Amino acid sequence: MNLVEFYKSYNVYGKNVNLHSLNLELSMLSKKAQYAFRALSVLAENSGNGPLPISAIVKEHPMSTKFLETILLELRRGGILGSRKGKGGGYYLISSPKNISFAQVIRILDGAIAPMKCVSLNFYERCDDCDEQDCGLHRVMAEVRDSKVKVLEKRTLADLI
Amino acid sequence: MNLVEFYKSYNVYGKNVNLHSLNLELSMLSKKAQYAFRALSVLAENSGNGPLPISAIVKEHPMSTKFLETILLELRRGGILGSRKGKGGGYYLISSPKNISFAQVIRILDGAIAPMKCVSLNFYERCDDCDEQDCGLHRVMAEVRDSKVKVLEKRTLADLI
DNA sequence: TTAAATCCCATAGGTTTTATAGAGTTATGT
DNA sequence: ACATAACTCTATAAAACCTATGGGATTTAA
Repeated sequence: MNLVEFYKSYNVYGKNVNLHSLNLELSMLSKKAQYAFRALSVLAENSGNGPLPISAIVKEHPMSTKFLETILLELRRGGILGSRKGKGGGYYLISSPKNISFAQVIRILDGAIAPMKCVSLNFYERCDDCDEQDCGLHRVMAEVRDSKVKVLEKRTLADLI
Repeated sequence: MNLVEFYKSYNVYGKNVNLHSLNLELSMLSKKAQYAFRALSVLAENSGNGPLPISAIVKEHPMSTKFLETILLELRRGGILGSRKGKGGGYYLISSPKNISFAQVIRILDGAIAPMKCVSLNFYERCDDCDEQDCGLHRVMAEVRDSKVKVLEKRTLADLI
């Protein structure tokens, strides 16, 4: 019995199983970022062939057109996509897929990669609960941040193809 | 200028700065887990000296007593804490601090360590958007999972002292 | 019996994520 | 010049989730 089953079995005799006490969503990639990577993989495959309209991306990976629109807009503002308006327009990668890291994409859409802001490189905020100099939690979380960043900086959109 | 400042400066000419478009909270440790580690560090220091009441923990690290109560309850259900009711009662670690990993704590309170359920070891759920066999996103996210798990399984409550 | 402490249930309040709608703007091809 | 395709922007709704609190029940020690 894994942890999920444990939780699901627990409290079954009670009123409601209350699945959301699992907090399964935290520490996960958002749907936004997941959709983004689906879209970016299409754009990466098309890289160099001019702009691709949203409709073409949705045809490849079914999802809400409007939602994807806002995502691509964020990515454009974030500096990894370019766009062209009008007939024959669409979105395209500004640089080669191998020069766009997962870290860049995630930081634009989900924010910090670090598990706590007080150990974040790009989204740092001071911690109120300790002095940060001699805090075991900080040390471990900084270690987690490093391990995540190491992978996410290394991997690029080229790995999606 | 870091990313936060970039976002804060962006759209300033617009209506509202809309800070929540930063999504800063995602992929972070929950407050619950952060409080838990504060409490567990106290319990770890007290390890072997019998149960410690919530009031004693709160005295060391100020936080909502009621909220901490629900957290410690979860940790007890999760199998890393024991408790004794009544006068002189309280909570205590079931095993030695060096035998309780960060991963255990996080899985009980926040759920999956993996960034997507479809690459989770303990909270797996099938992915609807691809076949998982030949998916670049899966490969990278599994790599992220491994790097996080490696740190979080190695580090224990003993590292908090 | 009383005080101290955990245990359990229910839920409120606020924030964030996810998603949609619609009007507006720009560029293109003909 | 014109129609059209496509992006741009704002506002907002709905759902999910996190955080926190309150009240009562139960247990234990003195």
